[in-house]
This record gives sequence, C-alpha cells and structure tokens, in this order.
Amino acid sequence: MDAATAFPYGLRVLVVDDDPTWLKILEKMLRKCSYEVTTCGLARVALDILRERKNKFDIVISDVNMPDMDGFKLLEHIGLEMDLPVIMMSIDGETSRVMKGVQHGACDYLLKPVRMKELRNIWQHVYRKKMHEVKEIEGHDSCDDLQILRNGFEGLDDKSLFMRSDSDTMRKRKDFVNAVNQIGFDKVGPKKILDLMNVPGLTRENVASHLQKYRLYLSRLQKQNEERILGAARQDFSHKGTSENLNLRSSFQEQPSNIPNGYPHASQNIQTQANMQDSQLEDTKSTVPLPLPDKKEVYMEGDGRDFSDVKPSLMDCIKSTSLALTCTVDSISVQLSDSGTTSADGDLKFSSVDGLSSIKNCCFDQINSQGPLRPSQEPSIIGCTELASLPDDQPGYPYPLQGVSFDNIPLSSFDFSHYNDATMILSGLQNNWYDDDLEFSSETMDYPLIDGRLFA
DNA sequence: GATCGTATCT
DNA sequence: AAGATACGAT
Repeated sequence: MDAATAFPYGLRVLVVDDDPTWLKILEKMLRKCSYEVTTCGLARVALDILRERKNKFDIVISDVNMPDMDGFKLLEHIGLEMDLPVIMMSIDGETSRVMKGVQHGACDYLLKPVRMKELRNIWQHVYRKKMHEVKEIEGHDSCDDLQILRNGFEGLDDKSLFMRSDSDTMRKRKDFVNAVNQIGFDKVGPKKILDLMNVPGLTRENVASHLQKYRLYLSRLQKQNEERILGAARQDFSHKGTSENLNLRSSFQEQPSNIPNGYPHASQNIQTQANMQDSQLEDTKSTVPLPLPDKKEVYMEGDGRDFSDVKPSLMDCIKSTSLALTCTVDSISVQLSDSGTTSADGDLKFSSVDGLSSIKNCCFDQINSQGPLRPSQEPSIIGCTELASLPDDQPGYPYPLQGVSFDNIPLSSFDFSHYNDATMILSGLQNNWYDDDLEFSSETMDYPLIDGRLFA
C-alpha cells in the first residue's frame, strides 16, 4: 500500500468533549474511519495530553461547550503551544460562535450530530496543513508524494479547507484587518492602513493592492455566507423544526451616507429589533452595517430586488409555509440613500423555514453576556479588532465597533467576519423571503479566512 | 503632488 | 489567485 492510500488511516485524533455519550459516539465513528482515536472529557486534560505527547496527534476535535475550559480557550492554547489543526463542534450552529471558532484558528466547525462523512474528511485538514508547510519551506509546490496523495483522495469534497498560516504572515494579516476595522470601512484607505500597521518594508502600493483583494474577498465571502445561512437555516428546521416559537420585530434601516464609490460594504445599516416571546430573553436591538452589492441591487445580485419588495414577498412566504416556527414582523422600514423610504408596517406573521433560526442565532443566543453597547456613532464601520485581542473581561474596552451596536449581545464574539456574517444573517432572512429552493449543503461548510498568502 | 480606486499584468 | 504595476480621477 503506498503512501497515498495509507495516509488517512491511522490518523491520530484527539476528541475532547465533556459529554461521555458524545465521546463514545465520536470515538466509534472515528474508529470506523480507521482513525486512531483518543478521547478526553476535560479540556484541561486534553491540553495536558497534548503537551505530554507532543507530535503524537494529527488533529484535535473539540466541543465548544465544556465546563472546565471553553472550547475556544482550548483552541487558543493549542494554537499557541502547538501547531495542530483543531476542529470545533457544537450542538448549535450559532453563527457568531462558528465565526469565533474559525477566527480563533479552528480549521472547521462541525454541527452535532456530526455526520460520518464529515469525520471521514477531517484528514484533509491535516493534509492541507502539511501541504502548506511544505510549500512554505520549499518555496514551490512540487511535492510529488503529496500531490499523489491529493489526487488519490480528490474524490472527497475539497472545499472548506484552509489553514492557519505562519506567524509572520499571520501578524501582518491581523494587523491589516485590525487596521481596516479600526479605521472603518468607509473611511479606510491604503495610506491610513499603512500608517496604522507600521510595518517597515511595506509600501502603500502593497497595502492598496491588498486592500483591493481584500474587498473582493469580502464580497465573495458575503455571497458564500448568504448561501450558507440559507442552508443552515434549512438544516435547523429539519432538525428541530417545531419546538421554537419566537416573536420578531425588525426594522431595516439603511442610513443615508456617503458611499464613495459603491463598495459592497459601504455604509448601509440594518437595524433589527427582536424579542423572544416564550423565553427569558429580553429585547434585543441591533444595528449592523449592511453590505450591499449595489445601491440599487440590494442583496441579490443582478435581479434588481430591493427592500421595497419586502412586504409582498414576506406575505408570499407566510402563505407558502406552514411550519410551527412563527415570527412576527411588525415593522420593516428601509431607507435607501437615494430613493427615499419604503416601509412596511403591520403585524405580519410568517413562518419560515429559512432565516428564522439565523435570526435567532444572531440575536437571541447571545443574550447572556453583554458587550459595551453604544449607539451607532458613525454609520458603517464594521468589525473590530481581531478576536484574540478582544478582551472578554474588560468592560471598558473601546470596541472598535462604531456603527454596530448589539444590545445584550456579547461583542466579544464580534469580529470582522462576524460582522460580515451577521449581515449575512439578516440578508439571508431577507433572501428567504424570496427564495425557497435552495439546497442545503452541510458537507461543505466553509468559513474561509483571508487566504494565508496575503502579505506572504 | 498625494492619495485613491480600478484595470491589468505577472 | 495574490500581489505588483500602471494609470486616470479626485
């Protein structure tokens, strides 16, 4: 048996989950994949194991919610102390958490119940990572063995894979994103970023070029997210369709602002108010800058849909579905900077497969901790610093989240990607009011970060 | 002239 | 596909 066929077999996996049942299930499934499995019920113990047996594992799969140590903390430690791909998993697909995981360096995020296929494919993370390292060392990518390897397993889905990059690249990347987020998307420019980054060899042109790609990247990501959110919403429903009942009050509002040249992520804001009827949750209010592809073509590219369609489409949605999840939307108002205001008021009840759980994810699941809440100061600034540098426990920390305010929502879980995602959630909902024929594809959940090669 | 955004080249 | 460069606009 050559290396190509042998590779995934015996992959050394460390599974961390406080729930012994899940641990057993996962162990069994992973064994079925011919992986070498070690299980662990405590994150701290997992860390000890990993420290003691350095280089004895290829990949870690860890639950997010664990009593002794947060999955993210574990992820952080692993990221700092050793270079292992980490897959996070949790029972819910709450977007901010997924993004948090990814932002912290998780190479994938699985939703429980985890499927066999997803586990079967985890080797790819290891492979990709190795491949990446080889590339960086050799400077070129002609690694025959790995190439064979790659071809040997090309049949499996090849998406959803990316890896953490090297520290130098990583730093610059972080600095860049931080700079962008600090400055704000509508005011950002190569020069400002350059000054903020303060990297010796870097030229303004470098940054400008990068920024161009970055913007492109974001619009791509936006689209991807849109699709994924729709898919995830579908899955949520198929899983736990009838148990939730929530009341949603939302108002979409785009602030008139100076959009210099029609950037996708210019200054439009969405404002959403939502509250859950049947729970302890309090009202939440959020303002998320909404990236729009174009002033006119809101959300859906090329088909000319805009907010003015919301009401009729929403009604269509109401009529066309009969699911238990109920959502009440009693105000939708949209102000397009150049076309006045369109608003729909009333007590629109709708049940929707799509989007609802996303809304829930966006607003409700995060009530417990609270970030510093600030009314939007300026329209349209997204993001904030990199998650890792967001101090969860520093109340007074000036989150660079101008234009974004999430009442009762932990801003600690907010970052640039999340911004993007939160936006997508809302636009996803928006889309759901129109689209009803999207296929879910959980197998290819991918949350790409900026490619490692930026600034490489 | 500096800086920007975009298109194009490598 | 990412980064560099060229170039016109502000």
